[in-house]
Amino acid sequence: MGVLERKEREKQEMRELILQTATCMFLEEGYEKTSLRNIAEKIEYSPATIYLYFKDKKELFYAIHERAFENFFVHMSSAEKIINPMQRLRRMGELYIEFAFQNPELYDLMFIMRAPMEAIKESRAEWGHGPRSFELLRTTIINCMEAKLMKPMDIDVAALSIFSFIHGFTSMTIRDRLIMYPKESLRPLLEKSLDNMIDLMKA
Amino acid sequence: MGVLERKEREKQEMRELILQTATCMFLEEGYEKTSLRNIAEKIEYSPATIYLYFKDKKELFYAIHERAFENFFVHMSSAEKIINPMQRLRRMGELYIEFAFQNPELYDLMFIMRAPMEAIKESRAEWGHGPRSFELLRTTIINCMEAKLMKPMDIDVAALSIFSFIHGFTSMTIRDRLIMYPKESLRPLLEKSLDNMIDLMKA
DNA sequence: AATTTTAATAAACATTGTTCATTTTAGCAA
DNA sequence: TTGCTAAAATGAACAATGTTTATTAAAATT
Repeated sequence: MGVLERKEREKQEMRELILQTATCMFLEEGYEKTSLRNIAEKIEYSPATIYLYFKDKKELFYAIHERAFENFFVHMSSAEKIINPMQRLRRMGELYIEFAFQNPELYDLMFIMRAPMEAIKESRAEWGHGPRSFELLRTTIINCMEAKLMKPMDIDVAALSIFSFIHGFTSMTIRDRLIMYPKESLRPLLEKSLDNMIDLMKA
Repeated sequence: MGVLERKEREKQEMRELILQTATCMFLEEGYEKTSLRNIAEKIEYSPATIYLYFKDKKELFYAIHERAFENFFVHMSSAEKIINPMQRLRRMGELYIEFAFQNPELYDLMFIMRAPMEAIKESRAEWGHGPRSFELLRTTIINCMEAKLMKPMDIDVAALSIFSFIHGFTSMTIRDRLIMYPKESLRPLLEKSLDNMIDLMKA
């Protein structure tokens, strides 16, 4: 019964082709310009074919979102080997900033755009990826407190404060809301502010 | 020469009618559903007529954005009467949170959506409103430092830290990225986190 | 009353996401 | 090889979008 297996594999390969093509176009041209027609044209298939592999455009972009979060999680996990939780926290901030500034479009899709979250809502699925990465931060903060390296405070308050701060800065950079500062100064300013914030939280 | 004046006034009134109608529809139905055709239908004019008063859809929404910022600025300015700069800072945070949670769609347009900033870019104008409100925060922080109520640190770092933090939290709430927390818990959590952050910055 | 200037529109264009009836292709049995 | 079935792919259509342009209606001026 090798036929069914091959068919399944081919189905996956086709899905992958669509996904890769859509991702490329999204990174180069943005969400609006990545129309189903343009994707279909590039892979030399009819637009309707895409609907055999993805329910609609939102689900296609949820798939891209999902994959981006997997890479993000791996990226962030590389800090886990750092034993000192305070140093690990700082490193996680650095990794986060790195990811955001190197992949602004993906970051936008992951943390700002509506489309992928609406796809989740419509499919009644739950969003595992966001909370999973957030747990990395939360755990590190617990470790900091346990080691008495961080002032005692509510864990959710501490985690949300740091996360909100970095995301706020990053998203305003991506969405052009910090134009009162020169573009090149933003990342250094973010790093400096992160250092400052972590310092304030030190025991 | 009363004719020209009347014409000018009528022109303004028409502009205002479009603006008001668009604002209402935007608040009730969101950006996508507020199409130029739907606006035109509601005011009983042809879609093309709107183009006699606004260059395109982006400029129309920039006008809404602009007006929202004016209201926002007035709203925030009500804290200026508080003499103690640290108390004023806390009050400004409260006012900000109030505005964001009472007008999530307008907040989205002001601080998240791309359209209005692209309108500015295309018209080679500059964005006065964001920086103007930011100056309120910046000044208050300077006052805090001068009164030695706040730990000495770089002013831009301090201002951007607080602003980024509140915006990060708010925008993730609006764009459904904090679904690991119950919806009703988010605003209290934000207030608590803001208190905590300001406490950390106290001298 | 005739002319000029302004305002408004109808119709068209180029897109978009999405659906569905139809056709093509592939796999299998006689 | 020939027929049959099931799956895959498509062409054409639908409804909606933002936007432009040539044409018509209205108003103001002479």
